[in-house]
Amino acid sequence: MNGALSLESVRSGIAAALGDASQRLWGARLERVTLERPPSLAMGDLASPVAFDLAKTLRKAPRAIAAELAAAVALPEGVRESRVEGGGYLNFSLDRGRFVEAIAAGEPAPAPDRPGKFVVEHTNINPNKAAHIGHLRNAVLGDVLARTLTFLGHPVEVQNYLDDTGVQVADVVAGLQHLKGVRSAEDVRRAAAGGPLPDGSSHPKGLAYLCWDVYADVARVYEEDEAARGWRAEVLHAIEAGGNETARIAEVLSEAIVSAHLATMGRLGIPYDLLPRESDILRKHFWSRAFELLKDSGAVVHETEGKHAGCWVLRLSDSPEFAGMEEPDKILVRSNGTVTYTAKDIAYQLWKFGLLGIDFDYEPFRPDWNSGSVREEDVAREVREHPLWRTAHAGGAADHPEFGHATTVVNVIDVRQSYLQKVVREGLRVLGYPSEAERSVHFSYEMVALTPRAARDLAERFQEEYRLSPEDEKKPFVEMSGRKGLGVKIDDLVELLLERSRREIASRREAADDAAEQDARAIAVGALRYFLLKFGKNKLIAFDFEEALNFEGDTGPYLQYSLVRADNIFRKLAERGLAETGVAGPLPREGWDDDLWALVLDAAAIPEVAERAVDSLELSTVARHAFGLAQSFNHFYHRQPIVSESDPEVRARRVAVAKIFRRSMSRLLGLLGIPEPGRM
RNA sequence: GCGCCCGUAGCUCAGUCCGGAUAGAGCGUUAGCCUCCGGAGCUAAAGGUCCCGCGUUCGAAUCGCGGCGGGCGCACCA
Repeated sequence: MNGALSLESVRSGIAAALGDASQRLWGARLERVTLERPPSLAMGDLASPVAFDLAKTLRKAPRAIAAELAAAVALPEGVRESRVEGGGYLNFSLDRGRFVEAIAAGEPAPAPDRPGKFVVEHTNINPNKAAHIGHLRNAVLGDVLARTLTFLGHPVEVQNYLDDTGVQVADVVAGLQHLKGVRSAEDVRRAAAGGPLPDGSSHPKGLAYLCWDVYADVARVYEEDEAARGWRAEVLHAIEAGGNETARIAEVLSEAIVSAHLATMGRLGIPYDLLPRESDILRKHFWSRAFELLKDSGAVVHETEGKHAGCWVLRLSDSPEFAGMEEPDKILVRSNGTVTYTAKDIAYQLWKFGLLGIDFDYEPFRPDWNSGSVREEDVAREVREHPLWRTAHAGGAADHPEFGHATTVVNVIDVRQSYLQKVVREGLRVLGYPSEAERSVHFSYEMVALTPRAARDLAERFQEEYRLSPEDEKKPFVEMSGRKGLGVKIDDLVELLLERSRREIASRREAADDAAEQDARAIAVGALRYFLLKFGKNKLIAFDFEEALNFEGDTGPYLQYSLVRADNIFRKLAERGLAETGVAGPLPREGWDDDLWALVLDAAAIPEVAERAVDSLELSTVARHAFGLAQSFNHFYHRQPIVSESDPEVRARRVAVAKIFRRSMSRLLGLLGIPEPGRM
């Protein structure tokens, strides 16, 4: 019934055939047929431990059961033989020739389209200072998820939510006004364009870097000067009231820093479809609408006594997920009438599903790519050309695409926000949207922290001054903190990687031309993205410069190098007039040894790897698979020369495999967002 | 106190969802490999109480219970 030969079709074919055989022999139904990869190719391509399961009910030795099954099973198309291995494994070997032919004919297709639009929200950096590598882990995970979902045939919309009216922006505005002599929005605009602030201060890497320091300064002043602590509330009130210079300063500031963030992410190949702004959620009164819905549902009540007197709270005590909590109710509206972040998040989540009944206005947005330390030509072209929209304060474009209306919403946020994400889910449930609550996914991952050594390196490498407290020094790692000004800024790390990759390239080619510079960028980006993807999501990354700057072994450049090597072969073949090798005639049916076959199997597994990665939200498996494929290729490369091979049939097999590898690695790098250098 | 995550080679990590074959990589160490598709590579060696204990099982790094060590949550902050 399956047309094309693929790993998927073979797997389901074997499962069905085993079920059949077991039914016929013993009348035994098989609950679940798992097929694993045997430890070595010599043992076969797929292994079933089904005989072990049957051993108990049939009261026979596993090996005997496996032998009977092997004799009885009808081999599906593409499977050459079955045999007993080990203590009772039933192993299957595929018809290598037929398989290579099928894979060579076209890319293994992912499973047929699963319907349903995904909204993936990621990045969400407060627009008040430069971004650090913790922010980047978030963005890269979100980006790779979006790429993989797209590969699997899902419509995907990527949103980057901007909290342009929050306390973090307010703190920097206060700092600019009180510590840096800023009087007008024009002062900020000049600084954003590269000029100094009124007090004469500036930063060679732009306003976002300058504000990194301002933010840390403000935090320090708050600690030392009690009077200063009122600044934040004043600024927040001014922003909320609008129509004053402070509000304009906040707007100019956040917009400039958003541009810097987008340029930084753009350099790493990360695009967005929509930038929803907190200020527009306020303007459109999303919360009022959500509040009505919540009050109508009865899940939100006004407390008149107790310690929450005067607040509107979401009752969670009845929900099993929150059982056992000391204080399971969540305040949504404070006794002073202001709204908590969680409340706004519920409203926003409702909008993402199209359940709120009101919508934003939208306008196209073109960031200033040259803000900060990134130049427009550093930004990946796909990102520059990607249509980008933001919510509009007023009016907006009439012909905007439809945003929101998701079937599934994935919020990429680190593990520390798990509790809040659970509350948001619960909010949807009590409103009568259990299926939307079910499809509100929190993509949780661990944070990026610094080893004490990395923290000390920071001081040396960037002449930044801060010292770790004695207790921090004793810890295995230190959390990054904007408030303390402690963190590895993304653009700084990219610069270090660029220096390193330029040095490597300079040592192995003659000219430092445009192509060399482009390749250096590709390598720097590849190294960084891979570094953030290779760890499991629940693993805390204790950042270390030496490890992050490594280009050898389990790294992005290793993958890129394998690809470039394949290209070198094809170039050499073309030079020798052998480019058409293997294209004309049919491929040989026999002679596909293990070196060749390992690569073909890895290539064929890509769709299932992608699917598993998305289902489990464990994207490191894609990175890992790419690494394994590169290893297989390098092994093959050293043992099986192509250009110098004189036997045409042998050469044809090798070329066919190299081509399959080239296409597969390219696909995997595409999923990981790792660029392909021309030369290395 | 309650909840979640982590603990596997000197170091950084896969493998744990769904129990199965000699527990795998990378880095580092040691010893090899460029008249041959560029060595950011390859080959090999050394290196393991899979945190501890009990249990379930024909079989446990993997499942259950109890500990130990580390991290993060449990706001009228975001």
